[in-house]
Amino acid sequence: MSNKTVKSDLFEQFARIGKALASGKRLQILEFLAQGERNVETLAQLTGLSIASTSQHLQQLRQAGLVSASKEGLYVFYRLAGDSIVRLLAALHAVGEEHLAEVDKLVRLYFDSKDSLEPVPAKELMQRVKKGMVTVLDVRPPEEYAAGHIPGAINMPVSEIRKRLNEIPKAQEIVAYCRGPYCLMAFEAVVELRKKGRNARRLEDGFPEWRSAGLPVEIA
Amino acid sequence: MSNKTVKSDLFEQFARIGKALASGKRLQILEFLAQGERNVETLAQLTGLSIASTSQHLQQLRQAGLVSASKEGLYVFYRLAGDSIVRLLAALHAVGEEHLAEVDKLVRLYFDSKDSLEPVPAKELMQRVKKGMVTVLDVRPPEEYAAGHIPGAINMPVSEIRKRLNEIPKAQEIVAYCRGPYCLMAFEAVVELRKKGRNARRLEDGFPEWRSAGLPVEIA
DNA sequence: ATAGTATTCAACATACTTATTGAATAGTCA
DNA sequence: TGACTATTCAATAAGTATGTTGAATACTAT
Repeated sequence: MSNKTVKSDLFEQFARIGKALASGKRLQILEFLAQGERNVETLAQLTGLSIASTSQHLQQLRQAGLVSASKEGLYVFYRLAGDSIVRLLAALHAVGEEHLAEVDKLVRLYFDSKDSLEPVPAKELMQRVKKGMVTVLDVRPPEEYAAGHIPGAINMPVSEIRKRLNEIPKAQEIVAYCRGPYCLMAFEAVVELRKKGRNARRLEDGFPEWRSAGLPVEIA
Repeated sequence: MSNKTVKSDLFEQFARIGKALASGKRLQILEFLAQGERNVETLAQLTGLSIASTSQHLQQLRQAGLVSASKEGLYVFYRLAGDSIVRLLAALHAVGEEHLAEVDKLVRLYFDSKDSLEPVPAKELMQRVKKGMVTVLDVRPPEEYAAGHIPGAINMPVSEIRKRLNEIPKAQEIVAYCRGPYCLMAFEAVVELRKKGRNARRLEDGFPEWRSAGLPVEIA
């Protein structure tokens, strides 16, 4: 095999991953899987696709090495295949927000009120946590919470907010955070909480940035 | 517009970037652009595509915000639209090498000899640089070299190796590096140099890792 | 075993992608 | 200005992706 052919093949293999990222529905699926593992039916409901269609998308994602699956009881649970996937998605978001004017417009529409675009800076949050003025919500999956989180934060993935709303004090402002400035989960949490009449904002950056800024971390 | 629709649209916008990454040819183009700016004809030759086809791919990449263009003299020069693109490509490579068995096989085929898979660790390079036992080659674009490089390294993008071979001492071993473990340019340089009968290897990691390990950096 | 169910497979229609060729454009340089 | 040329546009043919429906698997749990 000539070098040239091998090289093209190599790029074709990388393109398989690109192809997996080339559909809005699949990106939605990946975003939901970033919040925790899910079975096919749940994903179908969340994305509004038929079950068969969802299954096909999941096959593609699996062939591209982005998700892995395992059967537990009746259900096949899918999850992201590794941390590098999260990094890839973050890089995609970063590029999108930086370069696509459309994305910027949509983000503004989706998270429309002005203050959601004025997120809480880490320093401000730090001060208000000390004074007990704020409830901090960690909306990442439990495993990531367990590996380290902002002191006093309550772990509550977006999917659980509805049922566990009573665990959050009503009087105080809520600040939600997740993996970083390009992680959408904190945005969704804020939207959800506001629907319920709560006063919620999001942390400007996510936990990785908090940690690397040398701010205190609790490990549970 | 309902939130659900806006959200789907948002993912569709991100998917535009995914689509741009969904073709091996476009990834090749991006890889060449990572080495420096190029005009359409050059890219057509490098990828083996027709000029019109190359132009169309470039339009797609431009619409996805991955490349930008400017006219200089007779030619339109294309380049990557920002550093975030390099990070995205690196993330893609990382996922590929981690999860696609195919990629691993191809990498082994392409860089087939055993020692190219045993790259030089940073510490080893450091010691040998001090003793003057090795020629270090920085194969990144000149701008990145100017912003900081390994002390004593010669800047020589892959495309220039052929003409500038005489600048590299024949007796010594050569160690090439670029942006990181998933940057292909150093691999290509090694292949090129070996074709010419030189004794070449690549640095295990790239410059960002060298810098963040606190090793000495020269700024030109 | 057997009934039941989550998931996958198969087949189809529709809609997008890719690469090619040849024509159109726009801008340079003499 | 006017010839020249790099690039883009348009049209086409072949190939690939998507989402639907309904049938086939495979595995659970009584």
